[in-house]
Amino acid sequence: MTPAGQRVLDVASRLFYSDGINAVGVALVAETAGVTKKTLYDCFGSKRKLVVDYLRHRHEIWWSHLEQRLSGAVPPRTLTLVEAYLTHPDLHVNRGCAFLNAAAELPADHPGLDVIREHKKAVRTRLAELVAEDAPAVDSESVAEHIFLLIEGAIAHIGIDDHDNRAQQARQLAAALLNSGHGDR
Amino acid sequence: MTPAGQRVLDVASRLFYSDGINAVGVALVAETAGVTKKTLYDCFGSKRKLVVDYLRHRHEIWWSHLEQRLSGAVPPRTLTLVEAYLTHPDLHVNRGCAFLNAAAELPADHPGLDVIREHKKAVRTRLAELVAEDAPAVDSESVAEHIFLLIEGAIAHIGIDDHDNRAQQARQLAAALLNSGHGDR
DNA sequence: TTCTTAGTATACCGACCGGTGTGGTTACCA
DNA sequence: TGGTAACCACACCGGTCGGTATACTAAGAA
Repeated sequence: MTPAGQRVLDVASRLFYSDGINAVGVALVAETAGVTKKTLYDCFGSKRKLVVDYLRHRHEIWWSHLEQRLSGAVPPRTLTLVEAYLTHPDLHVNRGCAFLNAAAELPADHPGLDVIREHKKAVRTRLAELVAEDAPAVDSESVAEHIFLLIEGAIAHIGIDDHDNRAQQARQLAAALLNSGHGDR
Repeated sequence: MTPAGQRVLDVASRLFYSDGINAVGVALVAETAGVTKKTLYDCFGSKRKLVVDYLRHRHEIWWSHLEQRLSGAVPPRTLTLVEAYLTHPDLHVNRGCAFLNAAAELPADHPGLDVIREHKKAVRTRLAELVAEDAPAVDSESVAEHIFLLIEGAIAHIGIDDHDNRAQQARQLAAALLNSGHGDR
């Protein structure tokens, strides 16, 4: 990827997340990135593909951040994932989940929806692995799905509700689930 | 409200929910409702206000449906709310939560955001009342917040994930929480 | 030295955006 | 009978949408 293309992707990531995909035009993205529309279209071809690349880029950034935190974490690493999911250095914050937001405004045939589904599936899978590590005796699959609903509910309300302790609340509930010895089934 | 205005609001509710607010223009709403743009603007004044009325309308429809189901329900009525939240006759379905979706694409200064916050606050309050009814011995406030996260997580994934048993999963988890005798704190 | 790559600047395209204005047609109501 | 409210049809506004075309420049590689 060329330097101009990288700048476009960075700017698009920021603007699409903060203002919404449909509300941000390609002209604004190009201008903010200090690039002509011609260059933007030479690099990405269409806005749809730029959106797909935005979602992929966002996933890769967060995923590498997650694995980095996990590699130096002590058990229960499930809570490390919960923390990484709900707080991130200048990513994933103040406007909730970029993937849920995108899913809310993309048309049904948009290829970005596949990226969103893959992202959520990857999170669920990784979460299930970590729960199996931390609580092997219990029905870890059920607990993982329980925690997944908790963190999705929490992240969906970042930027909507006033009280921002929902992240910590989800973390505490997840911790209690890991220690409860059963899955609340 | 005049018949034409009612038709506009009904059509707008359907289109805004299914295709997204920013993706649906006023011309399409007017045309689908069999109404001229002039009439639409005589009734609502601006698209912003139409959006606000859409959200209010949606809240009122769902709320009256909820109270109707609650009035004829046997304990635990908490589960009645969970069911009403995640399944509704031709409302609230197949595209997740209209309020979360709207929050994802509205600009920060849009008056509709206040309607969204009030809706979610009302749900939380009503849920807390019902949990206090069903499980008075436990820390009902904490359990209510726990269940709230569960149903928000479940509704946020309607229309995204393939497996649609998430609603039933959230219901079962909520039932287990009510019976667990503690709040998993 | 020539050819390619990665850019720049700018103008343009048809279509659609939210919103307004004019004028005419019903129907009901005082 | 006159007025008013609730519509219709239609034309128009400035602005923005995603996307394209033309022409030019600087740098690096063959």
